[in-house]
Amino acid sequence: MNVKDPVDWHLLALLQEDARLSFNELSRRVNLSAPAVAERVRRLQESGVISGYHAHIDLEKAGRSATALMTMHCYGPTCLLKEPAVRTWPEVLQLHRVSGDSCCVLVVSVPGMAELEHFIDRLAAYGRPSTAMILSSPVTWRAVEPLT
Amino acid sequence: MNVKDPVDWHLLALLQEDARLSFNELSRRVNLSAPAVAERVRRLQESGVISGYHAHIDLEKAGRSATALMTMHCYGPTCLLKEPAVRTWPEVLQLHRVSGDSCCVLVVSVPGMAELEHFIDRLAAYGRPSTAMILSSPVTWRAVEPLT
DNA sequence: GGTGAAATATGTAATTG
DNA sequence: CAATTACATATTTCACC
Repeated sequence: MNVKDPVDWHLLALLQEDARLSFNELSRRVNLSAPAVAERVRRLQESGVISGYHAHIDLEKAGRSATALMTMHCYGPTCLLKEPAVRTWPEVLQLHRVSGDSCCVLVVSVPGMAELEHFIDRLAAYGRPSTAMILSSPVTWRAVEPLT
Repeated sequence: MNVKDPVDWHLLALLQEDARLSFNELSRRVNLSAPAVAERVRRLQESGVISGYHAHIDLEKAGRSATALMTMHCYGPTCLLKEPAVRTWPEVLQLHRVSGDSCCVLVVSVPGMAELEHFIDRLAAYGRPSTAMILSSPVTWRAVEPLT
């Protein structure tokens, strides 16, 4: 399998919690030598279990005061999912294609309501957007762990 | 402000892209000395602009084959947002309180449909859950950058 | 913000259980 | 064959300009 044993899961937990831990520090916490840890982490990266290491930014403090969940009901021929440029739009923090009534859901973050209004206009070219403001996020992110 | 100048934004871009870059490497890329970079990054952390550094995990490869967007319509007195334990449920990767018709939206990740069914039953104690499967995610995460 | 020296951390190769 | 030890290189962290 991709994640071999409990030590791998322990390393994944530690790196999800703090991606900047040194191999030395990791080695102390899992009771292995640094080279052994480096080798395990290298394998977890190669196999794609670890897809990357990212600093997370506080949206408010970075000047993004309005964040919204936007659900698209697309008109087939102009579907937003057929627009490759979406991936490059800096306002789009997430884009998920979903089953059911709607086409896809976006997490969009902008400085304020004026910019959100402009963004809604931009989406309207692809279909009918429906916006729900995110008021607060009790969980913005959670570490993936083995489920009992 | 929290982010002082273009060099801070450059550092944020680099650390969002790869949180494990050394101060030395960062210093080379922004043309500053390593101690100057370490000091700037320390300030960005202290002020809360950088909220953390996290390894991202591929859900499929970690044994989570079913991920869903669940929208809750809660019955007031038993609202899910009043349940502090939600934050500890390992299936809940995100939880957002939203404006509009519904109460909150969860991103939930489980090994398969059987576990999703059980999770829906768990949520039903708080209100009426509505589930949309995530079929694919063209954007799972995006770096925050200054908007023009 | 830069420099330089001491303390840590990393990468690699040879070696062991 | 994955983990350890040993050692050369690179990075971090001070004190000070």
